[in-house]
Amino acid sequence: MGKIRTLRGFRDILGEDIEKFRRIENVSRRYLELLGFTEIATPVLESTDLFIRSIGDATDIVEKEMFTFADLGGDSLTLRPEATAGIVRAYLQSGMYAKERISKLFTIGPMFRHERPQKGRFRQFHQVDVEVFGSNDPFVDAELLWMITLLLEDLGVKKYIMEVNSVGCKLCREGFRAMLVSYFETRKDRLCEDCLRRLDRNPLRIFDCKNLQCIEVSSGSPLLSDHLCTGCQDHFHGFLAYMDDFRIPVVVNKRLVRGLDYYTRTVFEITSDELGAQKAFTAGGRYDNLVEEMGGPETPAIGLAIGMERLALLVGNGELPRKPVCFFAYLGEKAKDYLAPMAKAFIDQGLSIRYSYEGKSLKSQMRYADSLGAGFVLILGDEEISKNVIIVRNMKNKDQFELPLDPPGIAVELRQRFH
RNA sequence: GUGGGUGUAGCGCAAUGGUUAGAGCGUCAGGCUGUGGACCUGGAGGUUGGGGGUUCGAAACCCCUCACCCACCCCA
Repeated sequence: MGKIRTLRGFRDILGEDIEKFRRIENVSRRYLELLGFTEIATPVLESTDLFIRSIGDATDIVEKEMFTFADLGGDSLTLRPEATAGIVRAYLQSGMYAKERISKLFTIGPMFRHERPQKGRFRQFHQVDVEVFGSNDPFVDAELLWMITLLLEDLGVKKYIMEVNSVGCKLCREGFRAMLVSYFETRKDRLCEDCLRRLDRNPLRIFDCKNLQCIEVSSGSPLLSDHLCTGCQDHFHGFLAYMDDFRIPVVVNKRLVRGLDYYTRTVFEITSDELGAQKAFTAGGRYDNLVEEMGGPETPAIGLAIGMERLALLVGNGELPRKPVCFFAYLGEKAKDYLAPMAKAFIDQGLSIRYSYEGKSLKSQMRYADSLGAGFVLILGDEEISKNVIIVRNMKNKDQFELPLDPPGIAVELRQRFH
């Protein structure tokens, strides 16, 4: 086909989809603002270094999934594959860390990853991204998940599972990593190709493998949760206790790991069986070292991202009550001279008005009015003009009556009928 | 990057290798001059994704290519 289409993995969002997006956005904003979060919008395009440093140079995202290119000056630029890096940069760049103890931020917008598209996965996708800087208290972790439950409840999403785990801090993870490597080293022959690669890259990710044999091998492996340092253990138990205070059921999945390097301690994933293979529609976790690693002061933080495309798959179409629409049907050039005055008068009154541009037959205009769901049709032809009146037809009960041909007066009259 | 599936009208679909590729929905027009939905009639709308091959004859069979979907991978 010679027609120009959207790029692979990119799509137009329209109709029901955009309504759902707007609902997700509105509901998110409502709860975020109630809980003291403020909005931040960071650029979609950033220096490539930012993502390499924050996400980790050995991750798949950085290795092969970024939209990266050189700008005219030769600098390497990248379309953001996730939001946290940019927000951390902004947090530091604006000196926010020196202005307030706790920063609660959110952003809503597009992210880009050069992946093969499939159900719930696109090259441009949208996230509601939430970050809290400045506290390592596990209550924050619980508060974030609680907020998600509020939001999901409001959107009518009921079937989902919250899985949580702790991946420990830098210290306990290093020790555990060595233990894990030695465990798998002796069982190398039974791991799939991908897991062999993971073994020296990021052995924790072997837990994510869907290969049956790998699952079998890793089912006997030591678990990080059994080897957390005391601090991390306390933190995780504190988190679980607060979740209990909120009366939110969670599933502790000791094999839950994340693909980004910066996560520490609490990690979580919210999944639904109705989504296909990409079943996580919200995920995140703590990143207590990232701010410091990015050149800022020691600042514990936690964040999460809601995948809007995926959540939209779970949100029913909320039917918006259709506003009554007035339709102006005119017959002939003389009547069309009233189009501008009528339009102005109705918009002045805050009333929605529609009309055809070409005029055409009355039947045609009536059909059009009906297809738009018009509550009233105003009919104006030579006869009415000579009598200085306009016909108002109520489309529901087919009543018709006349009003004086005075656009502002007509608009006021109809406005009263709507209230 | 790797596999599998699917590409026919705006949309969702039909058509044993055999006339001029069809119907539905939508759209436009008409149904005694200016009145909507239902109903009736008619019109417009196709390079059968694209290219090549086999054949007397291809939407169909073969090859290549592109796109979309699903899965691997990865992740929201």
